[in-house]
Amino acid sequence: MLDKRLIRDNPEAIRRAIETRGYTMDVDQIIALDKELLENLQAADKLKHERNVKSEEIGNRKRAGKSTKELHEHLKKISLEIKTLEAKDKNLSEKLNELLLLLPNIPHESVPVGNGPEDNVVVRIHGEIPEQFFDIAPHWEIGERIGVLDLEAGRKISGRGFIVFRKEGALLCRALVNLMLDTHREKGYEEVLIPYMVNRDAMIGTGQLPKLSDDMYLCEVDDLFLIPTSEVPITNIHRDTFIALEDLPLKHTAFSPCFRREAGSYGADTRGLLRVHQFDKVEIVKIVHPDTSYEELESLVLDASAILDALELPYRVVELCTADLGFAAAKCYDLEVYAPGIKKWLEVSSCSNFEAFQARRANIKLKKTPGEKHRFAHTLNGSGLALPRIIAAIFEFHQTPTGRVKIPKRLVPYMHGVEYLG
RNA sequence: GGAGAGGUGGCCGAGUUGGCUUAAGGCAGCCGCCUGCUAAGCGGUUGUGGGGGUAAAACUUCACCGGGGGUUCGAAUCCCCCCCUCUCCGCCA
Repeated sequence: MLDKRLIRDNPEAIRRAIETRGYTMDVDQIIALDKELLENLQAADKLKHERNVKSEEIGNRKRAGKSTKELHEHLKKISLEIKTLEAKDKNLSEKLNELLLLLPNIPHESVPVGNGPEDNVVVRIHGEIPEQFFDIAPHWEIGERIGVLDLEAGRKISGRGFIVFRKEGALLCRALVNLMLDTHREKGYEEVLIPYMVNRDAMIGTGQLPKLSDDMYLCEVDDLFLIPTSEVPITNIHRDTFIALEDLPLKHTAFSPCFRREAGSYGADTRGLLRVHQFDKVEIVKIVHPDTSYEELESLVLDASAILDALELPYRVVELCTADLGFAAAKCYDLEVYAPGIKKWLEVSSCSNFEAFQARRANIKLKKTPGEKHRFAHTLNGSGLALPRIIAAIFEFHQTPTGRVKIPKRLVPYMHGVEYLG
């Protein structure tokens, strides 16, 4: 959510920001509503003031034993007027709030302006992509051949987009999660274990609702959503709180499964592990002081990419352009790992700075010292990392000419000594 | 699912015969004094959000005691509905 005052004072900047994101939203309607609401509010405030003053007078007169009759009648009329104005206020506020919740964040000034993924900027590439001497099978082929991946079972049990890992494949998932959590913990992230179902307030807090409700699984009888990312529960730990400056930055890491309906993406990447409805992910979240959030974003990217280094996978850091930016993000870097079998860069992490966008929705404030105004914290998060695509990359990039998969050194202890799959 | 208790400011916690209670008291925070030893004492100060006002303040005003309705000139206090938390019982892991 954006600051209402920013919209009021800077409508042109908001219009431009929305446009560069490729959104169409009626900013004028918001501004008009806001203005009407304000005028209504002022009228109501005036009457309420009168009511307060005169009601007090009634109290005084009563104690003094004087008549209050004509005041009663006058105030009754005023109260009625107030009721009318309040009804109008409620109506307008609801409308305005609905619109405000649908307004995306404003891109940071450093974000490249663009029209789509093609305008994203590759910031840097780590590692080398060697010349291929042999045909590398796509990950689903090798996974099923060596018996660690059972896509057919997943389809049978739940449907397309659900995966069964078997044997060392299942072990690999567990190993990856442990490696990731341990690595982040060493860097000062507090490990947390969070609910996988959350309520509406939590979803609104981090920006998934109301806009993206179709992308999520809803358990209707309880009105609970399956989390699309652990960002939601983690960030919402701090919803409606004041954070002391000396406690900043707050850093959390958590493992969780993530559930995504991904409506509207039919047809794209339907094979293998690339686009699934349920996947495991380790997330890192930071809640920081507004003055340092962009430095914190850079270090968050490093923390996430440390995992890719550990897994000996080549990757690139991509800065998203305005049109490709997520709804709540002000700036975002994607980490993309190279999968030579399908010859694609796979997004395995999105590292975003949301500035105060989520904090304003979730009411996460910093404790102030007397005299100064409250400020909202800045929130950041990134995957560190998402498993299926990482596994796809491992299967393909660490594939040997004999069709086996070499386990990266750092992972071997977590694999109970298993050095090769297959 | 059944029975009971309760939801008040950053935290704890008073206040329910309706009217100087935005809300005592404590803690914490801040400022100052005192004190010479990681502490204590004393005095002052500090809720949140919005509007108006100002260069910024000062100032002024409205709202807020889980949420939503209602009664009333006036509600933290009375009435109705909903939500949540806790305790006990049941059921399940």
